Amino acid sequence: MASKNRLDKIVSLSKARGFIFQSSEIYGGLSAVYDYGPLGIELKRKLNQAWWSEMTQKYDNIVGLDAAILMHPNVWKASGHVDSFSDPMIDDKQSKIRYRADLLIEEHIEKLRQKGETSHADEVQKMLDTSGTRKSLNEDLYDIIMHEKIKSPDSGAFDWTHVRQFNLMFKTHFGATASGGDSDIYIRPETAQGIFVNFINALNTTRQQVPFGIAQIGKAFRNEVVARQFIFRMREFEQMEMQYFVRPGTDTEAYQHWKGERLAWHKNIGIRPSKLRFHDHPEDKLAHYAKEAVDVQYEFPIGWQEVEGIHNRTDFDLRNHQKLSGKKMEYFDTETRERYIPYVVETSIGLDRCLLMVLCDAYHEEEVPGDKEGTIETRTVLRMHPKLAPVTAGIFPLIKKPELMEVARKIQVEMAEDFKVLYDEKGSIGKRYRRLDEAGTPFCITVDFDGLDNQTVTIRDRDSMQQERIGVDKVGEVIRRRLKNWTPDDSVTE
RNA sequence: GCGAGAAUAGCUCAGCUGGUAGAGCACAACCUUGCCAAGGUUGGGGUCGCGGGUUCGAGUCCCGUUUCUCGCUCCA
Repeated sequence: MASKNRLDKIVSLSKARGFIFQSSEIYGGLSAVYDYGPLGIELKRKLNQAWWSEMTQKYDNIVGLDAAILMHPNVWKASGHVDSFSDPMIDDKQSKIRYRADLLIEEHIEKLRQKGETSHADEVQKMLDTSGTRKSLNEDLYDIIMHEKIKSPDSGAFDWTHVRQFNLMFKTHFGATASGGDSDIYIRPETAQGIFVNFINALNTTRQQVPFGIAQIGKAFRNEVVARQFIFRMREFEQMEMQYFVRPGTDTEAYQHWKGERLAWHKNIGIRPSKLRFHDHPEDKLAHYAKEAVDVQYEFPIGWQEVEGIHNRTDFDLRNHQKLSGKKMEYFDTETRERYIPYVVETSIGLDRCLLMVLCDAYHEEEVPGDKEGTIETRTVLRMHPKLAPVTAGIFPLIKKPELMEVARKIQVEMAEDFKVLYDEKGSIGKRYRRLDEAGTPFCITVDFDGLDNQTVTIRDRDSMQQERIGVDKVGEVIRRRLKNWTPDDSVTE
């Protein structure tokens, strides 16, 4: 199957079955914003839960937190987002390639220095340093590029658009008046800062000792210049982040440890190991806060892409918050009798991306024998881990007869206490099976006439399509066992 | 944001050189049906993305706009 085609099919299925819709669809949609439908939200919540219980239950030195989306403006100054998330950009009209305006000027200055034109270079440097003080930042940068006749590095052309600000942070404001100025508030572009500003609070209230972690799940917002590829890159998205605080000097060791733990988690939620890999960030491409960084990548239909980032953030964030707020971010280590600002190892995963990964990994089209002898038809099935499946079990009467319906209803009510189940009596039994295959439902319980006599039902397996006859009183037990023992079939290709 | 293409029923599409909207699948109800998308009958659903223009008349031609797809940056 062509890979492009494959993502299209997953997008279609997502819409057709009620996993994911485009936001505000009736008004023509909103770019790079999506809504989760009835099946999508079940899957999302189960993924969310799988991460949360891993972090806050499996590790007893990680505590949870839910910080507000709106934060004090200084948070984003300290974090570096005001500076590095807001870039003045300029386009070469000839080559259509976009550049950072300030970096173009810096390169120009460097060239002047190499040519020995030191005083000229100093002059331009001064203009650059004072840009924003004459007209606006954008206009001042533009004026320098015009005045110095800086040419495009790729085409050599001198054919620029104006300098425009690409601020990746959304803004809103406090108070009922829609004026700008000092009341401007950013909508958080990452959840991590909510953890850093609560570091001391968590330390003081939980009796945790370094090393310990704080986990949080929440929405973040980025006004992406380019936001495409379905829910892979969205303007409103959900992050699951854990910041692990350690003694400086033990940070690399912790970083290595979390790399292993996180990869194991991806395998644990049923992703085929052959589709997962690490991708180290080269040192010269690290984000402004990171000392070491690695991505957990998944092989999407669009290629290998990042699902989760693991970063050694050093004491960058806590140190900057201490500086700007004047509040101590130090920890007194009773063991080593040292006082220090802890280093931070961060694991940061996009929940929406993770959900897309699950859908992509689960999506299969299989050739199965058709209704009539010798015919072949295609079965679309989502082979996701049963514990993530939006609906755990379908409960069906074989045909629409009162005596079968009554028993099936009874089982449904009983099962609903522990699982998300779906009762369906409409259409042929085969159609009901296939429909739930597309929803990723791992089990179908069917009540038939044979079972009425001896209190049994059949349980059909999504992956093998095999049925087994079990006692009515054993249904819950069998489902629970199968939920636990499931492993992905890594030999299955698309 | 800039450049190129696209937009007709829930989905996939047809609709000729302008003449008042169609198929298959899906959906709902009923009948039939003893295990893998069966059959029959009936039904619901579209101001052709939106706004404007040309024309006696626009799904069809022109302009704008929105959304999507593809390239150019960044990231979870």
